[in-house]
Amino acid sequence: MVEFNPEDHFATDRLDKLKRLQNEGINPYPPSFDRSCALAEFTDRYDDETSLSDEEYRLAGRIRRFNDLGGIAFLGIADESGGVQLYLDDETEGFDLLDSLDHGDIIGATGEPIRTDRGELSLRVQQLSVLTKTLNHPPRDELNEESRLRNRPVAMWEPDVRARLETRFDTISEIRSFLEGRDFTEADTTVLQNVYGGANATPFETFCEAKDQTMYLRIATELDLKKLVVGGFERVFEIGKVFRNEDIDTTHNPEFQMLELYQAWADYEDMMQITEDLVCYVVDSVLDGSRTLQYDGKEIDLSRPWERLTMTEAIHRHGNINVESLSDDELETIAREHGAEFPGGFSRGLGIMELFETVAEPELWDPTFVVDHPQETTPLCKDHREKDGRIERFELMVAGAELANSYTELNDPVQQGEHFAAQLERYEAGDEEAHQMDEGFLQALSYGLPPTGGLGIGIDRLVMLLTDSQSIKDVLPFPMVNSKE
RNA sequence: GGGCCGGUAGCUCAGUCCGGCAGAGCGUCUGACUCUUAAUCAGACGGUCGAGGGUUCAAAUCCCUUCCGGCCCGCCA
Repeated sequence: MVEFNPEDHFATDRLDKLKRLQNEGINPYPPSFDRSCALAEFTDRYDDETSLSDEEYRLAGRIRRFNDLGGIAFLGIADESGGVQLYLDDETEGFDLLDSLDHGDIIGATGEPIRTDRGELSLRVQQLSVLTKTLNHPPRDELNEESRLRNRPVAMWEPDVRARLETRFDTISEIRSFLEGRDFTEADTTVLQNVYGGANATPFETFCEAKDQTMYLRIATELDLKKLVVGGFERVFEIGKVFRNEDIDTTHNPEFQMLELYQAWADYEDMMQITEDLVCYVVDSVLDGSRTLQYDGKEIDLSRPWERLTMTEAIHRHGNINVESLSDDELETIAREHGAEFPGGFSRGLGIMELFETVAEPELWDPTFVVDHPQETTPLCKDHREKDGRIERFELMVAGAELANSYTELNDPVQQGEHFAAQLERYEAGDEEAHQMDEGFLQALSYGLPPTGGLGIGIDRLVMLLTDSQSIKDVLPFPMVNSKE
């Protein structure tokens, strides 16, 4: 028999008040309350009126201010829309309830609009009722960092926490409306997978009892979405969580929100266009038409068109290194001097990528398309139509970080198989993040993926830019925290 | 993975360097109060000092181990 002891979980002074209510035959958690309108609707209607109606209102909200003067009392209640002051006196039915109410409790009040002697619009309460008795004290002061992360429902009462989450939810909604306006179909694909792919990352493992087999949480939505394109859905996107079993820090959460879209009959040039259009659309919608962002004390200029640099140009500009003139050995030496490691073995292309990430990436502040990566940087992208050893890939860099990643999708099944084999070799050589061999995906490609452009955007990163947040935790409703005993 | 900072009342935090009765503000509780703006006045209560071990006559304070959070570096997106 497991006993539940309320005293171990809740504030004793509030439990006493809860009991007092129950002893008086009052249900502290009634099933419903038929309010006549949101609080803002009440204030909007009467704020500028000199004469008030005698219309009856039923208002509800959380107690945020509690001034009990003895014979009369003023309560400030709030809901999502705003706040209203309640005026109570000895004519109020339920006036005695005040003895059992606290800050944070949710109450309902029936009455009519009045102005107090100080001129403040209020509801003169004829009847007061408890809607939800709360059992812990709401914080009086701003929460500290740890409480803000652990006690999310209460943290959301703080305006800045609330504002960032609103921007997050708006952003996701605006992305949808943008893509639906361009005839994209929203898809949802598998989260639990036998084979993980679409990115180079360490997966979360789980176990499927029914199949008696290890499964993985997806690290990307890419492969399933391309299968949908093979299946005839020519413009698809998915906004969904992906999972990577890597470190937690200011820019990484193990589960994060990713947009991926695929468009048949398009290439990476088209994807650059759609990326600019989409990001600017979201910024316009969420930030009311602003063309600049303030981030980390500096300004980000979103003026179009955004600059394009090849990866080697970026290295030359910001590191003053001409990689084309270096031998493989010289390149490896310089890359290692910059801290690069090559767990599955060095190759020229990986050396260039590593050098880019250390010398150029942090310097790219205003939106910049870095294009034409070395082939070794991903197995899923088509070879460049002109440049030997390069692929038709771009990454959008903003504020020194990657915001988007895009390819002209590789649709040659034989070449795809060769790339997977090369990845398998790297895996066996010690690169734990190398891509897996995916027979199902190869089979899909064998039935013909039309020429297709694909794009991935990290939504959390985008929201960080929009809200001037330096930590991903600030833009997550429920950032990952370790459990306490 | 490495370094630095932090964890003390319901909340926000002093106190730790230099060991000596466990502190403040707000909240809570009791009382007063018929126009307040978490009001005002009087009084009271409130603690496993993150956890465990050690040193000491004596530990929030010093030492060791460990958990949790934050920041920086490394790695990844």
